Amino acid sequence: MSPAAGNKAPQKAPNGNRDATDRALIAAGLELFGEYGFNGTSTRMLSQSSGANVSAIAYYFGNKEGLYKAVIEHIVQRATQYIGPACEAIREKEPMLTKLSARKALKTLVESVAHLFVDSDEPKSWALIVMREQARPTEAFDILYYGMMKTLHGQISALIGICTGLPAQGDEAKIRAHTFLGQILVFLSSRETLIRQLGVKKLSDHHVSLIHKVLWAQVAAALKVPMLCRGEDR
Amino acid sequence: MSPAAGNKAPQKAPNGNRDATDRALIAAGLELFGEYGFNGTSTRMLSQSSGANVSAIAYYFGNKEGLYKAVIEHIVQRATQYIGPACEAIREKEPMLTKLSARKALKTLVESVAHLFVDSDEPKSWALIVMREQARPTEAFDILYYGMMKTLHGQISALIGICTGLPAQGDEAKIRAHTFLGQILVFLSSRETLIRQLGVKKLSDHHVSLIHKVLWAQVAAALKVPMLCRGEDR
DNA sequence: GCGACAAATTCAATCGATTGATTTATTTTT
DNA sequence: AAAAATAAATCAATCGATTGAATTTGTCGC
Repeated sequence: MSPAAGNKAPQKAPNGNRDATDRALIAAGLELFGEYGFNGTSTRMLSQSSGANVSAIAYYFGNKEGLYKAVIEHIVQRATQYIGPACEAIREKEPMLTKLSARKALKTLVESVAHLFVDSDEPKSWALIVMREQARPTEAFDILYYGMMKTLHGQISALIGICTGLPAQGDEAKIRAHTFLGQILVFLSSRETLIRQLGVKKLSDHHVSLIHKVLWAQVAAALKVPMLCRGEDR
Repeated sequence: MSPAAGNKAPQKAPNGNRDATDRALIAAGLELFGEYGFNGTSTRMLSQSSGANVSAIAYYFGNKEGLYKAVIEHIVQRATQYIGPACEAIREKEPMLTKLSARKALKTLVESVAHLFVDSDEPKSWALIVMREQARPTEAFDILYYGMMKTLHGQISALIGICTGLPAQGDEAKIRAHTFLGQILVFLSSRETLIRQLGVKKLSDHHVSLIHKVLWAQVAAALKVPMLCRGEDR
């Protein structure tokens, strides 16, 4: 029986090659799905790039879509490595945050998200995958949403709430959090446009540090905007 | 000879159905490419959805990619209908803009872009297409970039320059313009996340008007941020 | 510690279905 | 009748998935 049949976890894994093969497939999937999209990536490409046989896809992940989901889970796991620490630090001391400390926590969070999406080259392969899921959510979107988006979005809303006096569960705090994320995400999702505008081939260190400065300066300025809603929402 | 052989524009359009067929194909392409992506859309789907025969794709557009480019051109044309007027108004009086009038012009521009990407449902089908081109630019990206992005981005940079004293052609003004666009675009590119956070199925009129308020309030606040760069760039 | 057996894994070969594109024939318009 | 446009049929190529055999690996009686 293939390990993909039972939900997870091989019973006794007599063969040590197990990890090596499915890791190679996930690595290939990350590369190829990111480069060519789901439909643009054939099982044969995945097989060749990973060195594994085509049937290994069905064997380990059920089918191509199963591998795709595994790749998404891997993305969530990697992203968590970047922003997880900042999120947990906030969750721990959230009840006793003051305006000032909340501001500081938000800065840390914004910087770690920016570090992931602006500095690092790693998520460049994620972009197409994540954007596709945003545009046409499949079952895999749940993995992305519950695995990272929801927590991140919620934390930012909470901090905005503390800093501005807005109800953290209200529409305005959520919308503001969305614009904060937008300012950062655009450097991943629309990087090609920025590159062309700047007339360079790649973002230099100088650009990256300037982006960080601009980001925090503008987020900080946005925090000073007084509440706009007329208190109708929760 | 097929009309797609010569680069464009039918010589004398002897058949009245000419326009109807290729328009139907573009409409179908807009729908299907937006829904399933380029690779996910087959020529047979396009044929069935448009009512045209499969061979009409080759006849009018050379091949599937030709139709895809025509769809992108259509997107640019539609977007220009939204934001073109605001852009031209600015270009006309750019030399004599004061800080105050530039601020007002920027507000108009931001609102027309937001009107397109937040209020309207039309660009929802564009999202996947545009995002894909951003992630992996093909030749078609040039159409998007030179047809709308470049002008829009440049105009915003120019207005930021006037409002803040930054050089409009400098890196910081361009980066700031990018974050402004990011705050708006995120409502298209990551709408699914926002929808889930708000706990609704669709953005209500109340949400839309609140988003507009938040957007302008934050952009206005960002304009007050003094220049950050140490004047090294152009 | 050995050899046999079973489970886990890999492999090449092949399935029917679908892909984009082309060809040939027919209809419509001028 | 000539040109333009549509329709139907068909092309080789490739798709995801499956097959059953071959190979590797761990387990267990002895």
